[in-house]
Amino acid sequence: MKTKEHKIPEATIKRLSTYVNYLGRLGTDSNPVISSEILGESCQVSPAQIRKDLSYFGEFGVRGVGYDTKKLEAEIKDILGINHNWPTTVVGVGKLGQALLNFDFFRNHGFRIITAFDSDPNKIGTEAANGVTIQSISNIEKCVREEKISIGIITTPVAAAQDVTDKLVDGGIKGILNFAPIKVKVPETVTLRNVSITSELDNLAYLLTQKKR
Amino acid sequence: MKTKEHKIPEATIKRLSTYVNYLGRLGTDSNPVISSEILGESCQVSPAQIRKDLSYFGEFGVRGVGYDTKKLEAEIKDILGINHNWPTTVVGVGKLGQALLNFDFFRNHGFRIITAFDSDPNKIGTEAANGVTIQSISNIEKCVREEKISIGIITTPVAAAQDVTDKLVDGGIKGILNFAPIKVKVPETVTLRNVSITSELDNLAYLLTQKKR
DNA sequence: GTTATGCTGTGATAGTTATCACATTGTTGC
DNA sequence: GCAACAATGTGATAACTATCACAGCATAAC
Repeated sequence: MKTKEHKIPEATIKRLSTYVNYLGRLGTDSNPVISSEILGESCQVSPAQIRKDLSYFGEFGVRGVGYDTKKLEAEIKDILGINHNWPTTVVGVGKLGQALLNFDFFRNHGFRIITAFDSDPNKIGTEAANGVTIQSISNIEKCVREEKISIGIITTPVAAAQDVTDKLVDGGIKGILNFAPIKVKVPETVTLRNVSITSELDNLAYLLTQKKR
Repeated sequence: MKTKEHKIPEATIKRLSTYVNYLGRLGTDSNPVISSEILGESCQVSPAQIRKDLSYFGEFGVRGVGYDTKKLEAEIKDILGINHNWPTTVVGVGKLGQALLNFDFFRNHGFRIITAFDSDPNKIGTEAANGVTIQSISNIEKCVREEKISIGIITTPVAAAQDVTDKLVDGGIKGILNFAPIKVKVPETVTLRNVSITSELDNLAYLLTQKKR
């Protein structure tokens, strides 16, 4: 992979994620090769867009032929870095936290959940769905440091989100995926992504309202 | 609200959602008025961006003063259409589905969940967390039509997503929020939004990988 | 070997979105 | 009533992103 020095649009990264997802399913033995046109149909992206997205990172296809399905999948995984194995923790073991603890694809996307935290005394000490023991929020900093946890996933209520973030940061966390509908603050050294389900809801509401007029 | 005939950027809608979220919390009695600068600090958006976003829909502030906090909140809610009360269903009552059934903010964002569907015989007939009875997937079309359900939220596995989508569409659904990591196909008359948690994971993985280099 | 074919890779172009700078206008104090 | 002030609203500009059209290159056919 030869990464070029251009700045990559975030939309490109999002689409690469889609491509790799479909490549995993399309890449049967009967489809060893795939063209940007066919992949584009599945992903609902124009062929030119796919080629442009890939061109930021190098040349992966064969002109006149197309892309080796399995090889392209591996290349994109390499670009995205989902072949890593980051020690991960989930903070907030409500329904959403439990859902995430159960998601198989965490493992397939480079994350290994090794601990979970909650503030509810009834939950602390019990085992979460995938065999991980739930610990007290007050242990976060110590545990993150000792277990060298890289990624924190926040699924607490809004009120706790910033406090929990600070504890993760103090422990030396590298990245945070925040599901609480608040923009938590982190130092520049920490990578942060906010996932806002409420904003998706609002967006849908907006689109529907528009259509009615 | 005077809607102008420009096309509104999707990013603007996403930010409006953030604004309304913060306005609800910032708008105490001691803060009856707020400036774009102060709101921008909380939302981590530039003041100019906020004013531009609002200008697509009209004039809501007072020059030299700022915005009436409560009034602006109401105006944005009106723009987004989150003051409606759409009958909503959740299809797929796994952990994620349960998490969504429990989310308070559904109600606060214009959605009223009145039914839930699942294919698991052990779940059918039982009551989901918020008092909604879980029905069989095979009832979707009939139920959507009879109960005049407007919104479908899909939290099934990938394999079932398109089938369930078709059933919702046949029943006359108006909008779909899809959490399955596949781009389901719907006719143009149906409004669709895909929420891809996997793509958020991939994006975080990418950012972390970049930082390491 | 030569030509025809087909799909990639990419520079140029068009379109979209964010930023900037300032004109505008309501408010306050005298 | 007038001047000074403060924060909005917006046209102009810059930055970014997607689309297009075709050159480039590997393959296949003859």
